[in-house]
Amino acid sequence: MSPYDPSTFPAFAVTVDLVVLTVRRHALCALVVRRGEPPFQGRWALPGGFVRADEDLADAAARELSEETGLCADDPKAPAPGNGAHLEQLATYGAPGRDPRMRVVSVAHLALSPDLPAPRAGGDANSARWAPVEALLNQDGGFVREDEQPAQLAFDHGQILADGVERARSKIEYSSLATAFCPSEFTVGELRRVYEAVWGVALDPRNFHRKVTGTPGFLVPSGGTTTRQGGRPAQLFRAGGATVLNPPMLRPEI
Amino acid sequence: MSPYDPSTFPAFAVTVDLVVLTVRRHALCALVVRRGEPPFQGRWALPGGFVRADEDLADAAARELSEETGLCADDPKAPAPGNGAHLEQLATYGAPGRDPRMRVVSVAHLALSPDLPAPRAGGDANSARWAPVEALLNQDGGFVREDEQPAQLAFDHGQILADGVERARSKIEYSSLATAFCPSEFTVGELRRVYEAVWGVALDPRNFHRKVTGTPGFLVPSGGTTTRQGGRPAQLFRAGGATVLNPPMLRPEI
DNA sequence: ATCATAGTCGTCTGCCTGACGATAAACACT
DNA sequence: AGTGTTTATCGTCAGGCAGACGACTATGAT
Repeated sequence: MSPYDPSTFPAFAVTVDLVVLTVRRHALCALVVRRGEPPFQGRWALPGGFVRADEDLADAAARELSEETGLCADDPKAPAPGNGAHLEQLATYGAPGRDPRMRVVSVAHLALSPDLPAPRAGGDANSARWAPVEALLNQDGGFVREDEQPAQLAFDHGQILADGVERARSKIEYSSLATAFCPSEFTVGELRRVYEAVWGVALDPRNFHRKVTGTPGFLVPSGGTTTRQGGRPAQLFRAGGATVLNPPMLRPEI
Repeated sequence: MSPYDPSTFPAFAVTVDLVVLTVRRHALCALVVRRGEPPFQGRWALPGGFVRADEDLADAAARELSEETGLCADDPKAPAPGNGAHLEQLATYGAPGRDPRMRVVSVAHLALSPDLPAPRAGGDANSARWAPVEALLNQDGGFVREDEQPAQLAFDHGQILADGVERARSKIEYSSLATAFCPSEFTVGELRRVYEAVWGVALDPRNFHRKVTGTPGFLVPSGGTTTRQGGRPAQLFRAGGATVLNPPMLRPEI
């Protein structure tokens, strides 16, 4: 390494960008904010911001998440998910031209949250909304049948979103992370609809029920209370202490 | 985002650090270099260096890998491993105090290579060597029975190494990445010894043979030639086109 | 009362894995 | 040449798990 002299290394701006995912109305949705300034003014982008001078990367991501959504990030070291959203580092993007203004390295983070929070614009964003990831990712020539098509995301945020979605899709296979999309108490059917929305497939309710209730530590009955979402009342569960699923939940082919 | 003004955001140094792993003499080993300057002068550290002003992160990692080992990194977009080493982004470390000189954000990368290359000190390192990861990671009060104990790694490189090793251990479960530790032609037994060294377990040769030869696209017979490593001659294989193993190779419990 | 909806318990079959036995083909001895 | 050692490779068998699907239960809607 070179001797210490600030003029011997190039200066970078470091930001955190957030892929905040939730499941609403049977669809996997991402939080996007409208840019109020150039470049990409008026375009949708992932929420994010600069890392402060004496701030850790995870702290910056948790702060941005709180500013944009009001969500409180879980302690990453906690074994079981608490009341806050799951937050983990995703990947880092630093191509020289990714921000036309200057050299910016962005440490992207992935956040998973239950549906509850209404998107509220905070701090440095004009407006915020949940958009189905399918509409956000199918921007390469495909048509969009939403009333308001979200257009292509600013910067390289389309790639970052794609990587975050793929991370979520693969991680719910072998971890109990899908419970991060559910409220603190939920039914097996609600958990199944999370898997179906994230993977975009239909799962057999009977086999799914056998799998999740048979995996030790995945679900614990919450008092045995019931609720309704349509038919027969269902048992309520909380997320158990297990974090890894072994054997994993198998994603159907194709 | 704030309006563009370089004085409105803190300046960071951005580096790449490399976790270069190989398998030698039945042990998983990592490349470490001795630091020639403070801080941590004389201590072992992971190879790495500053990202240049107009250089992509992956390019910087490939450049550092080439400078330190002479290895050529594979194109990450290539489906099958070529002659070079496998290189992928691992994680980013940016705690405020991790480098006492200044605010440094390090984008760690993971490289896997066959045993062949002799470590050669390049560029900005006094000396380099392969060290068993077990000795490097068991520095928390544990004793080391090597002739020359590698002492604790500089900076937070112990954590980075641990994360890289864990990534490699889990990724060979569900991908064909273990072939990156082998030369272009190898036997089933050599591949099995890779798994055994990375996981630190013993595997049944018969079940392993059935598994790897039965997974489509994992291995392709290379002319059917044979070689010897001890007993009966073994068939030679190359890595097939498959990148994901489905169903995965199961790591034995405990 | 009947239907629709959703939840929950079983059954059966096929595939995969772990735990072996057995054979084959080299080398190192004597 | 014969014996032992080492490694590779083929088979067999039982247990576990997943996919496909039938059956029954408990609620609300008509």
